[in-house]
Amino acid sequence: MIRIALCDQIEHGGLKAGSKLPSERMLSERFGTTRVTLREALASLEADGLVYREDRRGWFVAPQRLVYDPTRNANFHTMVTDQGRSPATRLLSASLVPATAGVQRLLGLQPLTPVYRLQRLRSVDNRVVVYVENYIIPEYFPGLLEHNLERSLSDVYREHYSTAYHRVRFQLYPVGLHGDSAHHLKVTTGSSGLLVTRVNQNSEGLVIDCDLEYWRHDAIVITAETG
Amino acid sequence: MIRIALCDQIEHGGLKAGSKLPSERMLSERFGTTRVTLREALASLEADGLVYREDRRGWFVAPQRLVYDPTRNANFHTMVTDQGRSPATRLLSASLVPATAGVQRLLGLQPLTPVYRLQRLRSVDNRVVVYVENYIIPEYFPGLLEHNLERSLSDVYREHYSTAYHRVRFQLYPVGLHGDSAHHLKVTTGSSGLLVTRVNQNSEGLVIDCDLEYWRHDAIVITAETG
DNA sequence: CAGTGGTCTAGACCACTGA
DNA sequence: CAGTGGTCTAGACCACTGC
Repeated sequence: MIRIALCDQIEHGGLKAGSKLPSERMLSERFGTTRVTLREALASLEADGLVYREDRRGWFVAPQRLVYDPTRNANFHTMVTDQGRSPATRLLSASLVPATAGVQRLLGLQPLTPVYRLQRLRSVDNRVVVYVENYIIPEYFPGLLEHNLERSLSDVYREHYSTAYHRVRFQLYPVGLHGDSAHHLKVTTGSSGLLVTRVNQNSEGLVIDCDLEYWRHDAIVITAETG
Repeated sequence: MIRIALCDQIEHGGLKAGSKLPSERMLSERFGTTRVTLREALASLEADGLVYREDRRGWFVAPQRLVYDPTRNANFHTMVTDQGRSPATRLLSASLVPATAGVQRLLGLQPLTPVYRLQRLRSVDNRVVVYVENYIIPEYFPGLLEHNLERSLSDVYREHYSTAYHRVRFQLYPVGLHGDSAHHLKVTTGSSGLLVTRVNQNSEGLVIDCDLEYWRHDAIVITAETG
């Protein structure tokens, strides 16, 4: 397997996290193999989270995973900063739309109830790691769209609505990334990711919002604790 | 993309969960493409969890995911049965060995402390879904290896030691499967899986065991709830 | 515009599975 | 033992990236 040699080069070859590998044609020549074979080896390392790809831009050495506890009253910016790294949030869209069937079910709403929908993109050290769709019940957050939404939502909730997450239910599983999520994460359509769905309640046990988080599969390690 | 056509055939083509697809050569001919291309399409569907592979045995339509809550005082057999499916556990090995560095750290032990080590393989409806390594502190479970270990450990703990899991810490992330885990799960080395690590405490808050669970990436959806 | 990655063709050999 | 999947060769074209 070419895998081994390539792996060795990456781990001990002085390549640093985030640095770009030589082109596929160059690598395949250097390893005395073809592009197809080389790409299979890279795909295997990609599954391990040792290297990653940006669609049509090439291969890079993967940085360390972020530690993420979805049960903590998560604040993305705090979480990332606490781990000595640099967070960023970009708002892609924000609007009031009728809830889709799936969102309805998650939030426990009647059909076609309007909800705020945010599409956001979050980065760590300038690498996009997650594409998030938030669905928020407007009743609890009138005028939400007026505020700066490129921060952590929990900050907005606290400052403007004196509301905090209290109880969290989440679910996650590996998925193939397609469409919006693949596009925004700059990955090839069909590559693997992790879908984390969270449903959040306020201190009175009422569901106030939910979010669908499409993570790069190599960007996080999930932790949680209970008893 | 061939992906689409193939996907459609699987979803609406009357293929049932668990049924085997025709051979790659047959499919590639039927779709008017080559094996390499067809395999790429299948790999993409595999990432979505729509089809799966058994190493050197062919492609199959994937069954539904199992719902798994690692924070519940998990009993594999109960969990699977409750979801109307059929569980099985196979014991691969059971012995007393010195703790490795990683296990030491998880269990909070001194170097080279002996621990029970179990290797087990668990199936749902006759499909192997997870390869588990259990590491157990012998002090709390003298003579453990004498008992039937092809059940849920929590049953053994309860019946023979009046002990139950109380508090659980877990962590999970996508990994590439290699070596033992790939072999036992019958997947090609390098294919993607989900590594779930649990550290369990008894009612006094003492760590009593931990386990490394290598799941098929398409076999589960993880859930948890807290506040 | 040069070079890149994404996708695809048309073959081949080998080790293993299952009858 | 026939057929299969795993792996590999040696090319090709296209759309996009980044200069």
